Amino acid sequence: MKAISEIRTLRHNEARGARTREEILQAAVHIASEEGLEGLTIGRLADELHMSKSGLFAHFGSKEELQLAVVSKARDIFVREVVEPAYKRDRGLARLLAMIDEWLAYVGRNVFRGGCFFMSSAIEFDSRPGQVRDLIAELSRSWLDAIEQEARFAQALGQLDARVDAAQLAFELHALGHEANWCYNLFQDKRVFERARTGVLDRLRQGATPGLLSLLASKGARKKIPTRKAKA
Amino acid sequence: MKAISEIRTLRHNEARGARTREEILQAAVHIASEEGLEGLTIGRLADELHMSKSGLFAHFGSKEELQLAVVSKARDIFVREVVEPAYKRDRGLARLLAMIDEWLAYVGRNVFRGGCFFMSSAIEFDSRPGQVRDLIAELSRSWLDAIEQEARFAQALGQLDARVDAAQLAFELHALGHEANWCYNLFQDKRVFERARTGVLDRLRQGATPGLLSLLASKGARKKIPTRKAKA
DNA sequence: GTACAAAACGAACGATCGTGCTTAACAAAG
DNA sequence: CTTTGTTAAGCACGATCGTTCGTTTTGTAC
Repeated sequence: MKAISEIRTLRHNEARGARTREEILQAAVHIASEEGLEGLTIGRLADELHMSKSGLFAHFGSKEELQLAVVSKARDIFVREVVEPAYKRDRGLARLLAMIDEWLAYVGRNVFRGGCFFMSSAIEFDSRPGQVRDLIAELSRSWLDAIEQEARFAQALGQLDARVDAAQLAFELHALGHEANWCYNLFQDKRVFERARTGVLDRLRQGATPGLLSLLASKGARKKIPTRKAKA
Repeated sequence: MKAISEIRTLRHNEARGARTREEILQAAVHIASEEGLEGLTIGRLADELHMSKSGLFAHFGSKEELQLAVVSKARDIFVREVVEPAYKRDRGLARLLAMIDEWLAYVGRNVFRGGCFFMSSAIEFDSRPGQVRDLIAELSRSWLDAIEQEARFAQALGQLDARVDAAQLAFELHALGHEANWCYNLFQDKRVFERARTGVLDRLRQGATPGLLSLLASKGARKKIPTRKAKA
């Protein structure tokens, strides 16, 4: 079953370690999204996985390394659940809208038990200097930048008025996503996703060039630029 | 100096207790805004105030009671720093704008070391059932409601188009405030306040009735509806 | 000055934190 | 089979967590 190259590169049973490491991170990411990265405790994590503290600890060497690994794992999940689906769409306005739509959908289907991982952990670590904070800030920044870049691309394609401030637009779209996440998790009210989407379409409609306005028709937007449905 | 009624109601030295309780909460609120309400530790708090753990603990009886007291204290600060200044303005559009402006100013002058107390603590406790969560949710809701009510009042005054969805507007204004707080604390970039304010004026301008548009002129808004300046 | 209640303290509890160090179980290579 | 290197467990450490208890200090009222 194994490729020859795999046999050569895998020595002894280091594959087993990689597998349990993945299992640990899988559980850790969900605990961290509920209890926070600092509230994520090695003992609690070990219990949940029926492992010993020391055995689990050995995979990371320190709590900070564990936290960094958890943040990286969360990024992978975010990429898989939000970025990749959105990046299947054509560049420009369609992809820009899909990015926010997929983001909202990912919040709504509770990919992380405690809401969008990066919003929570950013707030938890924003006044806690260190590598963890730096990594979170970098990833958050790159998501915000990606939104802005896609807006610029839409401008280059002539789908969005060139006079629109792309950074300002990205800020506002990002704000709507964040607010939806915040309200949803605090009030358990799914209607906030409609609110956020209304705001998003409003912002885009404001800046869209005349020819593209039809893509953003208030009722039809979901049909004409269909969004990927969450798997139940 | 003391009123007679005060002498009768104060027995022994329970006034001293109230004073130290205030000092405790004053320090606690700032620690909590940085480290979180769960990261706020009784031992750490006692050290900071040069008190014994047990002496401090006796004021509250449990950590949860301490947390509830801290949240109440934070509400008092929020009311003093944001609500009261805004409520000095005339009702309607002026007060609505002032509410957001004062909110942004309070974030910008770091009233709490770790950013807006309620945004952080809401995220920390949103998946942690209990009285603390309930109190935070109630207070957060009432701020959001206050924004919405003021928008409705502006509509009743004819300052805001009656066709505007007040709840939607409140959601979007609230989103801009939250986003500014989030970005400012994560990236330490003061420009986000300009961004947020631009968005706010945009939203209001969209819904303002023709006669009121002059109040929201892009450059002059600060002059015509002056905002309270932060004390350096 | 004496009485007395509130406030603050010091020491200790069991639990849990992150982290080492020393083994046992295990899988692949010879 | 034995050898060898990796993975996980066992046990213990010092520190700190929230909490309890009995004692001492403090301030006011008589």
